[in-house]
Amino acid sequence: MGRGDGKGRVVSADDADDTGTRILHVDMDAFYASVEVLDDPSLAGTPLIVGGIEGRGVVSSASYEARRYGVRSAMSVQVALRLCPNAVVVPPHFDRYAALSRQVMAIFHDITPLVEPLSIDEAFLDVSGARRLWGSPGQVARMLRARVRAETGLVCSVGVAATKHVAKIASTRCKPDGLLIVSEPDTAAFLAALPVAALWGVGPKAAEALEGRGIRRVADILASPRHVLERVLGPAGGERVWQLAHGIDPREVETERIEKSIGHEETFRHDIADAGTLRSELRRLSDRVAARLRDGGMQAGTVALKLRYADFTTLSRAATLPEPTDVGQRIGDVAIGLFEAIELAQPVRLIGVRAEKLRSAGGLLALWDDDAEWRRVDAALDGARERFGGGAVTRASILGPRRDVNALPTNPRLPRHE
DNA sequence: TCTGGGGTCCTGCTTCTT
DNA sequence: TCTGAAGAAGCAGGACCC
Repeated sequence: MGRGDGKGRVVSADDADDTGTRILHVDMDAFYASVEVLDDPSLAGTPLIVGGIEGRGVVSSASYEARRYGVRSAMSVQVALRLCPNAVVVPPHFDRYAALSRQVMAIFHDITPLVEPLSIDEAFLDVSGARRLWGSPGQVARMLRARVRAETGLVCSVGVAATKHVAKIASTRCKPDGLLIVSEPDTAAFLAALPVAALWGVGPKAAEALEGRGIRRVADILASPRHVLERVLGPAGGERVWQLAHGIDPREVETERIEKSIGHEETFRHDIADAGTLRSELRRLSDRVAARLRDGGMQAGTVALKLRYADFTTLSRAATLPEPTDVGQRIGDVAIGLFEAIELAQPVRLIGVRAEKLRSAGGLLALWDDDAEWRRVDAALDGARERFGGGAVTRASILGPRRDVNALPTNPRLPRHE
């Protein structure tokens, strides 16, 4: 498995056993901060914070020099500077990060087509088919780390395991600039020693609830009856945590991702009480959402409003549209209608608009009047029900946001209701 | 101490439909 | 036509992730 390096991280030896592994989780180290150093080498070695430089900004990324002072992502920049007064703060340059992200992802795709980007700076890779070309998963991981460093000047950490969940934990444990391989036979021992908060989906609240029942480590979960977990975390959360603690994670690396919502929100530099100003903001945000919908060839079935008061109380309101739309004026009308129905109790610090229940602009709805198209869809539907079993497969689950019924997904995501 | 912006998923409650 | 039950759908809020 791995051994401690004296700095709190765990890394694998060169001859580490990678039996039974096939998933890599690659995570760029302090990505935004590292890109800033790449572009301005004079920043190397200094405590660096990437984040909003004025007002209510938070830390998007911090160099490891800044982290030594307790600076963490999502912390307000003001607090971060109190912890580390000599830190250099730079505003984020998202276009630059996106460009380097594309470069890194291209390296991944050069190794395997089975790449699932999780965010701008991390991805899962399934390298089971790359063995003949590149070697075992451990060898692929070493080669990948070397290539990323040589071709971009950036450093990444890689977790190698039999499942996505364990690979993800492994990459976290070996940061920065590390490689940790958890072979299938070692997985149970690796998981058992971890704190419950290391499990995916266990955040501060869930961890506190579990610890309140004396469940502090994954080993404690293994010793707990499933109904106890379900009582603490709810049926879905309890089941998920039980499975993850037992090393069960059947999720495959998915190369195609279907967006479920598109939204924009804005926190104001100063809280706003004037309804007219807030309505103008809603118009502006709605136009941005609509533009993104049109770019993606999508329409919104539901419009949701988010509003946060000065004291951080957050409200949400949503309305289903009689007809889906990608028109900013229409989305804005609905958002403002939802806003007007709220009696403002305090000045507002944040307002946002989100388009939900997305569907293809030229897809599902355009087919309504076309019997021939529907017959093709229904033929595909019958086939899919045979392949996946049960009646939960629907026209919508087959079509999704796409029109091409011949391009049936091999593993359609089924909607919760229908 | 002060808490961004982009998302996903889950739960509990209410309303609608059959 | 009315009514109650059950399931589906809609909605609000919260936790979580990067």
